[in-house]
Amino acid sequence: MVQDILQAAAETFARLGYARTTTNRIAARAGVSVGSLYQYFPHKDSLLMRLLTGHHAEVHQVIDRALEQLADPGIPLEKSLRKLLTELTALHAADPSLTKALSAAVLRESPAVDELHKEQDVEHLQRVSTLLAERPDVRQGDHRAMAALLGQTIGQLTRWLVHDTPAGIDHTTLLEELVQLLTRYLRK
Amino acid sequence: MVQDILQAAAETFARLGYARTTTNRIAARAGVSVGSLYQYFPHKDSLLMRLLTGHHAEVHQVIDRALEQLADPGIPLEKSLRKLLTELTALHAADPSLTKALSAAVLRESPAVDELHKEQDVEHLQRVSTLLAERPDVRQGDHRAMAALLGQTIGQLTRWLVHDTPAGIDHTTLLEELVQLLTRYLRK
Amino acid sequence: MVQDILQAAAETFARLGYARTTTNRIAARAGVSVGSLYQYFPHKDSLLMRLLTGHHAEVHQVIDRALEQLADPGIPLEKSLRKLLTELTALHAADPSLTKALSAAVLRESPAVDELHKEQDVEHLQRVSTLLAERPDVRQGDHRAMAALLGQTIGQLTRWLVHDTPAGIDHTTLLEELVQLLTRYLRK
Amino acid sequence: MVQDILQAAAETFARLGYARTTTNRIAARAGVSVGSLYQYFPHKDSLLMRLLTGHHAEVHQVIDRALEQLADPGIPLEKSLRKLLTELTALHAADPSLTKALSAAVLRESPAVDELHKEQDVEHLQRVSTLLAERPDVRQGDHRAMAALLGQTIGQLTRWLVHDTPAGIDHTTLLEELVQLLTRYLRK
DNA sequence: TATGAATGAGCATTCATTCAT
DNA sequence: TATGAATGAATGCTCATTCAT
Repeated sequence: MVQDILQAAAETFARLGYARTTTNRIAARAGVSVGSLYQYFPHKDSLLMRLLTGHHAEVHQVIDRALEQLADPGIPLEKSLRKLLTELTALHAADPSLTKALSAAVLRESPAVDELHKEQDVEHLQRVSTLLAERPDVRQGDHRAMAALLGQTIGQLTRWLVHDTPAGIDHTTLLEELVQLLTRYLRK
Repeated sequence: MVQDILQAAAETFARLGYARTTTNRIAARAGVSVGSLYQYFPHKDSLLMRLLTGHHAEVHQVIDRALEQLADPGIPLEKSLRKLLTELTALHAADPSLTKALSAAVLRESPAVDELHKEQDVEHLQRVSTLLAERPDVRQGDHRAMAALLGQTIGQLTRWLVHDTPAGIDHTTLLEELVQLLTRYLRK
Repeated sequence: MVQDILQAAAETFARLGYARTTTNRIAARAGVSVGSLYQYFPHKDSLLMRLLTGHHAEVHQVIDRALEQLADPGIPLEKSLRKLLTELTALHAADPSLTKALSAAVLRESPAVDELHKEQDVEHLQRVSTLLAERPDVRQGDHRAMAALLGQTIGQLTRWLVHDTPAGIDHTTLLEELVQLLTRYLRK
Repeated sequence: MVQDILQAAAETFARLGYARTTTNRIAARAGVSVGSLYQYFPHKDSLLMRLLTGHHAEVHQVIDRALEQLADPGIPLEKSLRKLLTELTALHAADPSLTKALSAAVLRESPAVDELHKEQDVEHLQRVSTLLAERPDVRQGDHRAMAALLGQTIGQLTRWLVHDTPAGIDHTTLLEELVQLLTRYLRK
């Protein structure tokens, strides 16, 4: 039942945005009563947080694997980045309503969700920063800044790629361009 | 008074998001009565639209100037991009609550504002695309895709730069990194 | 200016009803500012009352003339009644929006207007009652009750005749039927 | 609960008129919360419509029975009319606030309720018209006009009889006078 | 454990009325 | 005297949340 509710929540948040989504509507779509929804989720907000937590876990798994690969200087930068981006967009595309629901637009409507990111992001920043410093084919510079920019670019443009691509532009082309953007940015 | 109201609206939207902002609160912060607010703005929505329209005009002015410069092959790509990004971030920084209020997060909560962008963006895409094709120092490729990616990157990362920069990273450094990201992406 | 305002008020009350009519709208239609309206009329209500008072004066003039005629046993009952009804409907038809505005529907929405009628009606009741008793061609009975019923019938059906006549029924015929209704009711 | 709400609505509409009645007040008087009111009635308007529909059904039952009796020439006109009027006033008197709430004054304030009447009335008009034509003791004439006048008189004066009877006049006397009014109008 | 009727604080919006100019 | 911008109390309606069954 928890899964049904979460799925219904994701779909409805994605379609209507957080504010216009009512808990009654979510419950109805999930085929349960509001009462049951509140048995498992204390707030409307908690639905979003649970969705987010789950998604984060998946994303971080993908990223962690990518970071391992990036740590190996034998594997070309471009190849690792392409793999990361491919897996990330695949993840988003797998459950579009979920990722749409978790888009910045929806998230920022809900209070206190913002913080969740920060911690993990700070840790990541450090790891990526060191990693860049250690790769011989990555150019010199303020690696913390580079890591931060890298992270943002990947996060934001990946979402854009899956959800808001302008009409008439090929998806694969765009993905490849994104690979180029990042590779050219990092390499010497 | 209209200006007071708009300023109050921007600040409140920025702080609480569209949904949690009430028209009464805006009026109170502006030091006027709700009635007065409704004398000048027919809907809560219209406040956002007015804010958006004004901001859009400024942004487009900056962009148009940048595009002119980019059309001149005598001026180095890097220099033009740096100027564009500097001006754009300056614009955002000039009235932070305004730009925060107009962040995607806030905008997407309000119906029917989304569309406003689309038209102009399509036109821009075409212009930038041609421009890239004509610059000798820009590499070959699907210029439409490149233009689209370029636009998104500038838009999203500029906002991030001004509003969500992680603690401990120098602003100017980050701006320069962004210049590098774009220049390296475009040039041969 | 007072006349313009009253005319505008009558038209608007007639069209929208009392509740949906705003003082601003009345002022606009009269081509003056709300401020001016409030210079001459202390309340929204007072517009209705002034309209009512004026109309009442006219109605009572007609009725008083009719009562004089009715007091003369030489003039046939039917003739007097026909004259009264003709003049009354003419009065209503002369300024339809005025009488529509003063229809029970509109009046009862406004507080404290109801009372105005009562006094005069009580006086009338007495006069008509005596009059009926003195006419030889009027049948015996509780003349007060008859007078009351007579007054109501005339008042309500006259308004109906002018404003809500069902489609496909001739006006003149209906007026004549009303004459019959009353004549047959009163005469021996 | 629906019944409590309807009763409270009737009483409040009757006392204050439609416009000055608030849904919160109705809910309070019914001893429920506004939310509950809106669970069963989508609009303020729907309360009036539900009240009206129910009342209409009762009235039409009474009228239909009366029309059956009127169709039988063996039963004296006067007797049938007296029965109809007695039952009709009894109906109104049974729940005075209901009928007061449904008086023209209240109804016309609410949009879109007016139309409900019209249809049925047109049908009735036809039935009564034929009926009058077929009764040997009814005088000749434009029977459609007579039926229309008859209907109006009964409707309006019945309401008046129950709700606005002037002080000092006996109810029963007035009812009997009304019977006379109608009988004398119709018969040869 | 599941239900869904009931709750009521809260919101966008209107409009009679005032008052500085 | 005329204006109309400003006021703010009041209204219809929504929706997150509770709790008796």
